[in-house]
Amino acid sequence: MRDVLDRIGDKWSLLVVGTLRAERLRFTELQRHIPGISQRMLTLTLRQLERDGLITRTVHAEVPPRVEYELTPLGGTLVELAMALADWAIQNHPRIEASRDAYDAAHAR
Amino acid sequence: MRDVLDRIGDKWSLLVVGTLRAERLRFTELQRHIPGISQRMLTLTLRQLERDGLITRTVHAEVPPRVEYELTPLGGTLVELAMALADWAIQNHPRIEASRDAYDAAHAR
DNA sequence: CCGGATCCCACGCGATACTG
DNA sequence: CAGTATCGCGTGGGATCCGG
Repeated sequence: MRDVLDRIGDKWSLLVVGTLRAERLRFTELQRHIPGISQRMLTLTLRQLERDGLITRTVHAEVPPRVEYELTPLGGTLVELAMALADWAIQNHPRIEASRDAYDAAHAR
Repeated sequence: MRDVLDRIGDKWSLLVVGTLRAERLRFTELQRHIPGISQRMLTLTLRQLERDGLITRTVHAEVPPRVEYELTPLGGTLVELAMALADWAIQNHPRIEASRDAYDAAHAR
């Protein structure tokens, strides 16, 4: 459980698998789809996900080189869960915001 | 989404709400149920969860003081999602482990 | 185009000590 | 019992430069 949380709980992993949900993408395309991610973090995140068997990395022997990433079936199942989480987040975000405001108002001193 | 991930992705929050899933508990009881958590982190985590409206904190005016924490309905819905995630983790952990071993073996140099 | 290697700092978190 | 206060470090991650 900790293992899985460490994977999906970090700053970028979910964003990456979410982006790969629909389409197979190249490194630079991923970078464009995920604003704010640095080259370094994209590389590291992709390596982790590949190591865990959630995505595959295919290098095409061409010049210039082309590397494509796509979800594995295992990664696909995780994405579905993530989407459920996203739904929950969207549905309940207003409630959470309201609760925070109330809390902050009550504890303002 | 980031908001929610920050909440459940941190080191202790899920452990705390998971522990509160079945029963209302006091501070010290929580501490006993979650090995390794420090007083400080338990306090901070509880404050965050309370602020977000996922748990409630009730102080009983007694000596010695008694403070009890329990899940709100909102917190309950989150726990259900978390349990789905836990199921996924348990089911797929062997696969992930295997993938890691294979990856490490292939990249050992 | 797709990264690897370094440098560096903010901050998450643990350890410890103190209090109403 | 249920916290708060303070210190110190480990490390996640951004910026930057280099290389096949």
